Amino acid sequence: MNETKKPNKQGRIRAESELKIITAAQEEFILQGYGGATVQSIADRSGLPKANILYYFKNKENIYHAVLERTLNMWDQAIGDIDPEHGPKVAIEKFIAAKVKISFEHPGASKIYAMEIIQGAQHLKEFTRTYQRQWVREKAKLFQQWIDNGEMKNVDPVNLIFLIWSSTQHYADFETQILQIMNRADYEEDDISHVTQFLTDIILRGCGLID
Amino acid sequence: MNETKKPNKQGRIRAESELKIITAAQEEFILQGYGGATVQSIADRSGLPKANILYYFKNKENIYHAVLERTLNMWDQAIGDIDPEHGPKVAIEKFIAAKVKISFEHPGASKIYAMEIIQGAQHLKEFTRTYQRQWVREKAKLFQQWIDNGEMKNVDPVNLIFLIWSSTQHYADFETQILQIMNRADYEEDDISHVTQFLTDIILRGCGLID
DNA sequence: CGCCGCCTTGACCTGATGGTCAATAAAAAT
DNA sequence: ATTTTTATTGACCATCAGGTCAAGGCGGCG
Repeated sequence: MNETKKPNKQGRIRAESELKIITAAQEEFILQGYGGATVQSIADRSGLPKANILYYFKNKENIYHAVLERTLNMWDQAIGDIDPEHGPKVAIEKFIAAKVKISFEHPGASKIYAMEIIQGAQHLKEFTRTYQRQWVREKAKLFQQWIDNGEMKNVDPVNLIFLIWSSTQHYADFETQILQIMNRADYEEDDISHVTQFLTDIILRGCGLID
Repeated sequence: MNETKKPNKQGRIRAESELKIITAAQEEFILQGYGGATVQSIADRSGLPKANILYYFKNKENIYHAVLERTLNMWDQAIGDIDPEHGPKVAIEKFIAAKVKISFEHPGASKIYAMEIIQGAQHLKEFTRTYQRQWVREKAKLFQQWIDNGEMKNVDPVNLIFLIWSSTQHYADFETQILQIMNRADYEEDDISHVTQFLTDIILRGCGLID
């Protein structure tokens, strides 16, 4: 184990500053993109002088990496695993509910991730190629077993995962568009459950898991 | 009389150069984002000297506008309207098929659009607020009538539109991720029909339009 | 207190970037 | 053929971006 590596208590100023910076940076990267965001704009948004930013992070790309890493950690922690214990219906229900929840509660994370992927996943190639591919294959195999057992209709498992993925994240990534179309200023409490209900309903029925 | 009333009915040289530029710019904007793309990089990619780019487009933002406009035109033309003549089943089938087709055939358009929306639709606020809101309301009303007539299950029409929207576009925007997960280099011919089939199947069943 | 290592920050440097210009070539129009 | 309009392009410029630095502040520990 590494004993000297964790300056938890010692670096509380550092921890606080880094959090401020990463938070400001995320907003800036979303609004302006990686190339459009400037270290100065991140500094302004975080309330720290530019040189201070560069004291905590060697350079701009470093800040971006930190933002991405935080995003992936949050996701990993929030989604967890699909629980195979109670069959496909419960598994899909839980998965959809979890994903909708993060989309509404952490839209920024989803947006950063989406932009990164759209731009070719230059900083995440390794992640998608290894970790994520593994995850999808595993879950797809699970669905396939349920299909083989006659517990659900014969739908392509991989595309099913993509469907859940895309339809849930849409509410984060396209927030702006959705709000404008619905002529609203913000999402409300009810929206999470309403959307969860809607998607669960359609997808479960689509999989032949409810009449 | 010169009925070239429009000042933009210039020569074919202009048309060709503008096309080259817009094409190169789209790729550059996707890869680097608006802020990350440089006029020089667009010049290099299009094979024209930088000063020539600025001769055809007053400035960088102008190029971006042209790219966006071309994207919207393409979409408008390719999707057309949902045809209400033959009931909800055919309408949804056609809509899904059309959207999947563009996603696979013009992924760049979808990507540009997605990035713009994610970043807050700063250049498209007017478009989404008027044109698009109108479109969605109109189609939602149509679905509602079908629901009231008992021709389809009672699913929220607006969210249904979002679902079709997101699930189809996902194959364009997240191309990189999908290909990596499926361990492939490119999409193939069959993918369009396979995905269309999959989505149509699930969504129609989800709406109670097939068994 | 007094020391030491972390923090803070204004000033500074260098290269890149958006954009202009004027001079020249190529087309079009007459 | 001559004139007029459109294209092409290298050189140039002001600004701004990322990143460095060194001088000073601060906090905790003996």
